[in-house]
Amino acid sequence: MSNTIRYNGNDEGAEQRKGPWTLEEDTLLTNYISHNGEGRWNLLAKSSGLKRTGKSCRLRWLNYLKPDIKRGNLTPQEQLLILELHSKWGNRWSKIAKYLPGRTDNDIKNYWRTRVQKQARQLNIDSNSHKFLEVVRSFWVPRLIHKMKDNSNTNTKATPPDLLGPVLQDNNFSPDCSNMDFSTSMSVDLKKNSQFMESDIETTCSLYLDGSRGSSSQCVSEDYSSFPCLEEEYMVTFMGNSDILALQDCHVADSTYEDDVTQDPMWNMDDIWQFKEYAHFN
DNA sequence: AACATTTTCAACCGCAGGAGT
DNA sequence: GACTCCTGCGGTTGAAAATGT
Repeated sequence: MSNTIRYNGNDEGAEQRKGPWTLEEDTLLTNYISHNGEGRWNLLAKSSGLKRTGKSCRLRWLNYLKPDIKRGNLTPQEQLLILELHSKWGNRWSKIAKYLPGRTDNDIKNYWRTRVQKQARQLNIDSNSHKFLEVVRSFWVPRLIHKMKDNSNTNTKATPPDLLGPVLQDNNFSPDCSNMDFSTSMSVDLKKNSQFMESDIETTCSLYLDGSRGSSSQCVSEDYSSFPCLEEEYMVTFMGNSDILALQDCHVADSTYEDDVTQDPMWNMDDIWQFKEYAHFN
């Protein structure tokens, strides 16, 4: 990515800057938007004095400068949401981003490419395949739920639980998560905080934060079929920003994640070995 | 410490669709 | 309907940072 100034033939012969934005450009753009509002990007580009295209200004604002942009690693909750929504909608990044306040479509796209697809490559599975979805819902989702549980417990307990231990040591383990117990007080809080808006049924996003034994744990609703492992009674439905914010209120301190959980690779080599075994027999 | 390799993520590009003429 | 312009989306790139040897 060079910081050179290159001629852009689309813009009346004016020299257009490309590459990384400078502090001065950021200030100029922020000041302009604070006085004139966002939108009409081509006009903005011309009137603000920036030697950038309207598209470039829009991207810089929406992906970086906008005040409510969240920085730092994605929390386990956000990762769960991405996995769930991607299983429903595929690479509809902007649509997915609407359910993660403060995260941009670029953030989510980058997460998917650098983390999720990397894991798929390591497993030799196509990240868009049914098999990968199966692996995600059988291993990754429970693991994230454990991490959420773990983090909710670290406030009171010093000893972290063995993340995959209960799963891998269970001789009766089956690929769905119906034999795992993920009940947490967090799920109750989330359930309490969640709301359901029927008007937005098409974009319903559900997360399952609690599991229990028995056949009744299979979620029967077609709309919630992506991760059919957890009991409907405890299903948490996130609808719109208020619910996502409610979810975020349930976090333990973010600094805990930053220092600990999200820095870890999602799967270590032992896990990958287990997943490969699983993939082999399915 | 020096170099090589890998990962991250900001920014670019092309395309599609909508609005206006 | 045809054309232009603008906006937004998803795919891709590559410099910088992080990590490994």
